Amino acid sequence: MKVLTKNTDYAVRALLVLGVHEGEYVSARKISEEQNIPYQFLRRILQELCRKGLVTTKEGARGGVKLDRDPENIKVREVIEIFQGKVELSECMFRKQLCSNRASCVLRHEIMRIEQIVNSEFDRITIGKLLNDLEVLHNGAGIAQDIEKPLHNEL
Amino acid sequence: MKVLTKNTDYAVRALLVLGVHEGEYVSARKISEEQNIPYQFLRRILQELCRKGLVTTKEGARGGVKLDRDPENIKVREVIEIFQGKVELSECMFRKQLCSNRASCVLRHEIMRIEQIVNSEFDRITIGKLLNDLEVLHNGAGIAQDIEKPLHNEL
DNA sequence: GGAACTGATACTAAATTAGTATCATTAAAT
DNA sequence: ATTTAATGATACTAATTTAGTATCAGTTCC
Repeated sequence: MKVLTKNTDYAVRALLVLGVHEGEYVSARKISEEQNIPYQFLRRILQELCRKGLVTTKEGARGGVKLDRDPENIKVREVIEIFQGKVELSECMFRKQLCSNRASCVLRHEIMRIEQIVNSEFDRITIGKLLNDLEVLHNGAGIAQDIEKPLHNEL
Repeated sequence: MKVLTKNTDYAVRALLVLGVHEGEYVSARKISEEQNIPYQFLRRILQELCRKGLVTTKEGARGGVKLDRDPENIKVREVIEIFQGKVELSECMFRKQLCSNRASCVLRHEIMRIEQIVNSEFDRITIGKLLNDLEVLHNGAGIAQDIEKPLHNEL
């Protein structure tokens, strides 16, 4: 059972690249090469992120894609919902009649509980938080910060 | 995003029916009708549950399927894994090279954390627990238990 | 004008999911 | 012994989702 699709995976990774280069326009080509994401596939993902207002784009040479929101404010849950819809462990119980039988009912009750846990966890993970994790990875957790590296130029 | 498939849903519901009639053989036909599960689909599910040792079967007239384990000991997680494989929120990171890039790495770290939460939750839900929930539904939670009903004859 | 971009959209292939169908075998009831 | 009610095994189909490819038009910078 695989829950997160490539769409979501690639989208988050693209957003991380954009977060590292915050304020600059980065081309789909560059992100594609850096992250090994199929170019045309990534293009469509970025267009969708643009329509949803997470990023802005600039056409033409030297154009590209730029973050349009505070990374701290972009929840992974939102990205998942853009590409995969709401996280529902079981089928949407509201489209069908509620509790058509007791067996489904008790099962669904438990499942919805887990669903809420998952959703609140995906709410807690933001692009900003992941960027921070990346920095810790770079610097080594808890290690003195005086190592000079051009931190924000690569993932 | 839908996580639990019909296979799993039907399997759990079938196990609940068997739990209610513990000790007896119940035919696929009966379960199918009671739970509105497509007959042939259910047949295949029950055969799989038999192969995995959760139930035993008896061929011929008056035959059917019977629980072969203590309901308290059948975790929903086990059922999920039979029909959908292990719960993995992202692609199996062990088949591919580990942390091929840092962006996937930090994301996967978080995802695996959530994965563990989900797994432990699905471990906590057993068929026995669900059967208990069913009884509470029947009796009304917290209500005096002196209402006489043939509790174990229907879901 | 040409190179480097995005916008929009159509197309394909593979995998998964849900469901159907068939035939053989077993066992109880009559 | 025959009929009936059940499982065993397995093949097939259809719809949907997922992943990826391809094309052409328009925009901007040099």
